[in-house]
Amino acid sequence: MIDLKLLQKDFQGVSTKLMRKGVDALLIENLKNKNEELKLAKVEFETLQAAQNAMSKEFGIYKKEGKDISELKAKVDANKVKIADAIEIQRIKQEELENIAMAIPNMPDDNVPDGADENDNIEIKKVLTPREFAFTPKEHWELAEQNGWIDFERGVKLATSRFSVSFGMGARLERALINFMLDFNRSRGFNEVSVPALVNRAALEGTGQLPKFEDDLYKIDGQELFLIPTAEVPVTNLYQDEILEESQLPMKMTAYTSCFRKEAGAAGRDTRGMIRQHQFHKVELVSLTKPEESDKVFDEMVACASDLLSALELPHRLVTLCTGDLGFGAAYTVDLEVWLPGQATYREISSVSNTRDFQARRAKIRYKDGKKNTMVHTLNGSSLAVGRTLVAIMENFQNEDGSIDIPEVLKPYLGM
RNA sequence: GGACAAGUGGGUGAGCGGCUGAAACCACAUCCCUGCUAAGGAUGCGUACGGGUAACUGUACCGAGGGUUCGAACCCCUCCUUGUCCA
Repeated sequence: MIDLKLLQKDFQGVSTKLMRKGVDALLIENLKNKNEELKLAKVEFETLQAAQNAMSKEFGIYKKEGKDISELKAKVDANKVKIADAIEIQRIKQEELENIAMAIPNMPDDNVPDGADENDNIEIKKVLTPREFAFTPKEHWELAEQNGWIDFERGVKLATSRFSVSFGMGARLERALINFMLDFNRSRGFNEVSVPALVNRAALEGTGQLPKFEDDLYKIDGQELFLIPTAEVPVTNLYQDEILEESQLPMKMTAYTSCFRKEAGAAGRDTRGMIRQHQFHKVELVSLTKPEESDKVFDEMVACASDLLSALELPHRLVTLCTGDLGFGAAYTVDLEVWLPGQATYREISSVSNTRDFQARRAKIRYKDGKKNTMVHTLNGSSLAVGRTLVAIMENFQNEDGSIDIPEVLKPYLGM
């Protein structure tokens, strides 16, 4: 959630930033007004309540001294009616404010480039040069089927479209990748955690998936539980509503989970292969930091993901997302895109974001900054999406006869 | 699945429906005392939101949500969690 105090203090500055992300100026104006109205409603209620409390106290004294209480009781009863009204007004204002505030995205950092969509993202650098093929490289689904690694039809049979099944070396490679990534992240100081794949509404509100993006989540019928779309949700919310000690920061964590997404807005995109699946494996990085440390930790996370790709000998590039492509909660995002020779293009394989205190404010994650409590900064990034990594390995390590070599670093994980 | 019990501040743990935002102890912080290895004393020590330059002050919070009452940590209801016993 955006900082309402900051909005009051620097309305111009905040709205300028939000408008860069396409938020309607009227909505921001509305939010400011609602916030002021809520404050007035609160003062009204608190004044009445203070009078009520004072009278109640008197009541006790009257009774003890045996005085007549009928007059006082009449006053108190009359005040009670007013309080009930004031509470109702306050409740409505609060609800209206939240409805607006929770749906407003984070402010982009000043150095985020303006732009409409991914075409306006700016490349930072390329890492490793794509190899030259003496033949026409195949796309991954062809290779996957030819080698018997992935079965797309049976996934559909078991569930529905956008599900697949891995067999043999395909399945083993997935497992090897997961272990390799977790070990690699641990060597970079990320503590491994294992978390639930189902979370409640509060967790999803904390990280910003709710209330706005419910359509993209799988919900358990009859319960307020959702399948996680990314480990970012459970891991970030681990410390929801807590006040951390300064010595605990920065807290760097890594987790492997399955992720589940309805891909509601992606009809027709990437329908072939395993680029866009309803269920996929991902190893995630999440950090909680002091505000002044978050940029440094951000760089560490980007480096961690990039070095992982380099260790797997996968050519990739880093791009800065423009305002139009930036996610709901992110203030700054760097995507890592891996080279896919079959499509002759770079495709997203990891995304590292700094949400500043946007999620922390929603999830109430604070730390003791000397005497006072300060919101932490939360950061998240895919270590790498496992399925897409497998795709990248297939396409980059393919031979003319369709066989696929194994990256050196994975061999120990496969008993080779 | 059934029966019972409990959920209070960083921890342990009191708490008659009003004088309890909450005793006491521990931990912690600052100060004082002491020169000898560890102890004594003083004070302070929750969170959120609001008002005030500030000292300070208002409201809410004793698992969560409702209810009774002028007034609830304390009474009633529902739920959640934990523990013990039974199956």
